Amino acid sequence: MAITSAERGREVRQRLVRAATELIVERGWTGVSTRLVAERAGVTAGLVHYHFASLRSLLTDAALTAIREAIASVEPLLERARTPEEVLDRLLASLAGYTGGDATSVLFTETYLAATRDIEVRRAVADVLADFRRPLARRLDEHGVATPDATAAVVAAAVDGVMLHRALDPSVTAESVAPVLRRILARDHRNHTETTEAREDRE
Amino acid sequence: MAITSAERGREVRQRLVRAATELIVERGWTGVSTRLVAERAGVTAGLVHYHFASLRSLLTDAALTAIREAIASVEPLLERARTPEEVLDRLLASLAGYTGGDATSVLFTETYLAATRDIEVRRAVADVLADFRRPLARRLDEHGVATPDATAAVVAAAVDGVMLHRALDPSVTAESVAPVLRRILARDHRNHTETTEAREDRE
DNA sequence: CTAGTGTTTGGGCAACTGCCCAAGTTAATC
DNA sequence: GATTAACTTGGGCAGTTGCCCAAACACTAG
Repeated sequence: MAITSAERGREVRQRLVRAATELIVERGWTGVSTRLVAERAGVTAGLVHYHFASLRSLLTDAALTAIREAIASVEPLLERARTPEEVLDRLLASLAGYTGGDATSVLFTETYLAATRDIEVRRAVADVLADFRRPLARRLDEHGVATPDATAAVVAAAVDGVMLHRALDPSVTAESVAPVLRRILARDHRNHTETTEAREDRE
Repeated sequence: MAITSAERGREVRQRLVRAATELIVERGWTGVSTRLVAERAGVTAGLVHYHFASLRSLLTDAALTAIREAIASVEPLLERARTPEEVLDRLLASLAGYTGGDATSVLFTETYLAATRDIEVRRAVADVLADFRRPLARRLDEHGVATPDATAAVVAAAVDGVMLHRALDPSVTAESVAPVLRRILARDHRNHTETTEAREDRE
């Protein structure tokens, strides 16, 4: 009966990951220490190195888990959108909760920066980002948006940039930004390069 | 003759600031220590607290000095641009040297994140950012770009976002991004409602 | 019961942290 | 020369850092 030690161990591991995520946001990637994480998780400091090979691997695990979760929670919303505009609106709407100084925004940025200094993190983040952009680009292409790959890249970058700037200036809201970003999705009706020639989208 | 001690002191102070700037980029804001900065600057550790009240004030001073310099070096270029498109092109061109993983890009992002946790830094960065956006918005307004303030905010945010993403994906180049971001500058000939239908742009 | 497996504890090590300070240097002023 | 002010040194303090490990614990299988 009761819980096995293995189960309790798994739970402790989760608590460590969650605590690490919180602390990355609060103190910054390099400001997190093993003892801090252990205290937040309510366990003794020695346990950190039982469940994780190093502090670095704990932080990497925690950050990427959180990022994948955040993206996974947005993706189904995007799937249900019909037009690229709707995709963007939903993306920005889901961003409305992210004030820039919130946990998710800061975690993303912290992880991007960590990626600058850690090849392993960089590879993992690049993968996640590519997975996010791929379906977005496909959708843009289907609806005749010019240069869909570059546009998807800019949309992703702009959303992250807005997230960043909101921390410094709360007047940068989703409402004020949305109509501007929508212009990015302009169809091109003449030839411009080799892009798919966008009919329209009534459906 | 020779140099006075005051002059040498000023030079040491500068070396400390420069060393701090480099180390923020290399190790992250919270990863910089007094002894590290002193070693990089080629002085003894005790000197840090002679020239600066605290490590925090050294980092703040260093980061904001570097940011103001970076922006100041771009602004004259923008002044000479005639159309908003030209402004954007020049902005992106100057960004070409910033590969995302370069010193300037990382320093900007590190400082944004530090601003998240330090009110003093936040205030200073917000000021610098506002100073950058103000003339940009005015220029956009003069050329009939819709919602100039919001557009300037998005342009600034997007540029920073692109800078961030380039660190993870070098294929996000200024060339691929420029034509997409240009769409943001679409003129609006009617009153603004929803999607701009992009008349044309003969200028 | 014993053995075995997985988890947890608490203490320890050597290195590092921000900050301080008495004593020293140097050049300008009297 | 003596005094002054600015700058510099090197050592020290108390606290923190990542990581390690012997011992204790909990629970299962034989």
